[in-house]
Amino acid sequence: MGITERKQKEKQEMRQRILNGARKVFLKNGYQQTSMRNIATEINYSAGVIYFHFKDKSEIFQELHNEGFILLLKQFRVLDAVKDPFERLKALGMVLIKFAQDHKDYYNLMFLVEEPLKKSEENGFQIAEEALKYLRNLIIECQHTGRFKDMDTEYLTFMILSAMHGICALFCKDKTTSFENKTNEELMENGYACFVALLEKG
Amino acid sequence: MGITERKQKEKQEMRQRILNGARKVFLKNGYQQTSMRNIATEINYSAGVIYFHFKDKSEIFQELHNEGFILLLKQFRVLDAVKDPFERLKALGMVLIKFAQDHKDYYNLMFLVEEPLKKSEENGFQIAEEALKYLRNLIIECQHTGRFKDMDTEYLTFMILSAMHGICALFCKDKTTSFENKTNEELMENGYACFVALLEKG
DNA sequence: TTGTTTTTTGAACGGCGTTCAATATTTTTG
DNA sequence: CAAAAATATTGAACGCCGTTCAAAAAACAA
Repeated sequence: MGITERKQKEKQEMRQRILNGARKVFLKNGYQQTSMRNIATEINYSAGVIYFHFKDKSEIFQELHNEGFILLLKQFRVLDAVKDPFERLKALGMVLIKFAQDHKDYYNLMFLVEEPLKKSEENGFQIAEEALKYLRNLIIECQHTGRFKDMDTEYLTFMILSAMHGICALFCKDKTTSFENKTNEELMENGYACFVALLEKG
Repeated sequence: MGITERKQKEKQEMRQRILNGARKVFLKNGYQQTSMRNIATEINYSAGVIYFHFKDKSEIFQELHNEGFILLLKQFRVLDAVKDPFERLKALGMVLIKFAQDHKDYYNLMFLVEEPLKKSEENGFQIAEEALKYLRNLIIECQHTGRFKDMDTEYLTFMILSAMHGICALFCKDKTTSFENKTNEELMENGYACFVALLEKG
């Protein structure tokens, strides 16, 4: 039955159309300043129709949150080319920082919006989980080569994530203005280099 | 002229009354979910009157942001009792973490709300600046004792702040659920201990 | 008391997320 | 083909929001 098949494809296309509009407006104006009416206007539909394709604004958020993690994971996997795990770990931090710089609003959506993101919404949550798993496995690999030998993996992972995230979070919420004779890029990259230097001694 | 004096005091009292209501609702429901009408209801006034005493919602935010930093700074200054600067630095991280745990919503207000907080609003901004200065001076002191000798103070400060902030930010936005066989306290405190261990080797 | 100033109210404006009856469109059936 | 059923879209409405402002109330000055 090719008809229901096409029907589903069309529905999927509409979903995508809404998502495209939403992404555009979300990433330009941020999550809170984007209204359903804005999104609808962007794609030349009435606001109501969105609710035929999505439960609510938060479901759209979930999808974009999801997209963001897929994008991030893709950039992580580029690192598979780097053979030495510690080098890979160091590079991962830079990838995250670059990601925050290039996709500030994705980063906000993914890490800095207080949003239900119920674990029941298994889908998006598991992808986020996968990104974390990538980091954790990397750290375990490092430990197998003798680095951070005596440290608890879980706490170490949390700490390293925190350090990287802290850099990005300060940047994404514009809390870097007090270091003003440096550009954000200098601050983030050299600040991170500083952290890496610590890791190297550890 | 005692009359205008009392008048000013009364006006100040009303301002405080609004601030008290706002603090209560803000810290219970968070910044975004608090409406001017909520605040007004809390103190049994009409919503409009708030605009006689404050320019807008953001000005109330600024005041509370301010309060938060004063509270944090007070807790920082307790550390003056600790003589060794590196010990003081280590303790400062714990103070910040405890602050985030005990005053999660203040922490959100202070560090995780995307809000103008124009530098033109000198008042609140300078107090935030002062907290940062406290950290920076502490690090400089550490460097005088020979620690972190060869590192750039500015980047080092940013890095240390980022690491501490990252821990708190993940906690305050409920992004710790993926480390779930640990409590938030365990995670934050042992994660931080992990970071301190690194600092000690550096 | 009367007039003036300060404070408070409550209605209103435009915008928000969301719902839903009515409508338009597409698909299925006879 | 036409009619019926299913699907997709609209636009008005609801009850919120931050904010403004004319009018009312309260406090003060004369």
